[in-house]
Amino acid sequence: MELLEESGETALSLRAVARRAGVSPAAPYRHYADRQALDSAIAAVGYRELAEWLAAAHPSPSTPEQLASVAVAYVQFALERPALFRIMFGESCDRDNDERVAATAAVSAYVRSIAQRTFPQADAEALATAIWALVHGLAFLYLDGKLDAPTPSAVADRVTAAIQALLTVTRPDARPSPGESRSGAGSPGV
Amino acid sequence: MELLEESGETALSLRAVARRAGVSPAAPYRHYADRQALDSAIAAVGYRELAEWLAAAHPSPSTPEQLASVAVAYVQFALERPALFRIMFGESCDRDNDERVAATAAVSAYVRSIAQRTFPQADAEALATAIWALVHGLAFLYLDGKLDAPTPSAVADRVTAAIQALLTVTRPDARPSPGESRSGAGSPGV
DNA sequence: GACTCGATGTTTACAGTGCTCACATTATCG
DNA sequence: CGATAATGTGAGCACTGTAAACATCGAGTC
Repeated sequence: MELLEESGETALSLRAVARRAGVSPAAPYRHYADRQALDSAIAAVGYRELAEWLAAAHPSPSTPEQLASVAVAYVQFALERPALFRIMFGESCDRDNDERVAATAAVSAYVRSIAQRTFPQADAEALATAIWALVHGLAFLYLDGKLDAPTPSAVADRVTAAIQALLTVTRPDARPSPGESRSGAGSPGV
Repeated sequence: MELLEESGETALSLRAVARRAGVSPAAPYRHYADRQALDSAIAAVGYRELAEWLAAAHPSPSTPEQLASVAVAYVQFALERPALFRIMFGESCDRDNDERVAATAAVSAYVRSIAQRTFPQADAEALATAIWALVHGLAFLYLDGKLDAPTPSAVADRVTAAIQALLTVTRPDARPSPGESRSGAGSPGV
C-alpha cells in the first residue's frame, strides 16, 4: 500500500515489496502464492477502505441528494487513490479469493440498500446495478482522462449533475418525431 | 491485435509482437517509441472498432429502447474483446497520443448526439456523461466479475433492465434541505 | 549508373521482473 | 529440549522493456 501511494501501480512488484520489507526477493512467496495473490490481498483491503470512505460521506443515504454525495465520494476515492482503484477494478478479478469476493459483495449490498431506501418503489436490484455502474463508470472515465477533471470540486459538480440529469429525465411518451433521424449526423465518425 | 484475441492482454509484449512479425526483438522500436505507444495505437484502433460496432447496433438511436440496444452492444463489445477493452480503458491514457484523443472524442460526441436525440429536453451534456458512464460502468463490472454474466442474453437483459430502472425512477419530492450544498458538501476530506 | 541518406532491421547488452528450488534459520509447542 | 512448521536466503531461469552501435536496403539525385 505504501508503494502504491508513493509511486503508483507500476512500482508495485513482489520484489519491491520485499525490498521495502528489508527482505530477500523470494521471501514474499511465503505469504503470497504469486503476484495475483498479492494484488487480490491489496484489492480486498481497498474494498474495505472504500466502504469506510463511502460510509463517511453518508452513513445511510435515503434521498437523491444524499445518494449523490456518496457518488461523489466514490469518484473522489478513485481519483485520490488511482493506483489502488485500478488494482481493485482494473484487473481481471481472482474469483477464488474469498476475501475479495466477500468484500465486493459487501459493497454491492451497500449500494443495494441505498437504492432501496432512496427509491422504495423501484426495482431495487436493477436500480442498484444501474447506480453502481453509473458511479463506477464516472470514476473510470475520469481516471482515464476521458472526462476532464480540472479540480476536485468541478468533478463533484459534474458527477452530481450527471446523476441529476439521469434521475430527472422524464420518459418522453416516445412518439418518434415524424422527421426522424437527422441523417447520419450522429453516427460515430472517426 | 492477433495476439490479444488469441492469448489475452498478458501475452502482449513488444517482443511477442516482434516474434509474430518474424523480426528481431528491437525492430518494433522503429515503429513505436515504447510499450505505451504500442498500447495507444492498439487502443486507437479499438475505439474505431467500437464505434463501428455501436453503429451496427443502431445507426442513430432516438428512443430509450434504441438507446438500450446500443448500450447492450457496448457491454457486449467489452465482454467479447476483454483484452482490447482493457487496453482501451484500463490503463492511464496517454494524452499526448493524437490518434487516441481524437478517437475518444468521437465516441464522446456520438454518445452526446444520442442523448440529445433521445431526450431533447434534458441537459444534453450532463445526460450524455451519465449515459456513457452508466454503460461504461456496466461493462467494467461485468468484465471484472462483479456482476455475474451467465449468458450473453442474460447480460443483455440485465443491462436493459438497469437502464429501464434508472429512466423510470420518478423523483420523490425531496427538496434539498437548506444549507446542504449540492456539490457534495458533507463528504469527507474534500 | 554511382551515391547518398533515411527508414528499417540486427546484435548485443543491461536492468528489472515473476517464479522455482534447495538450503538455512527461526519460532512454537508438545 | 527437541521436533516441526513457518519463514527467510541464494542462486538461477526465462522473460520483459529499453538502449546503443552496427548493418542493410530502397528511393531519389547528381
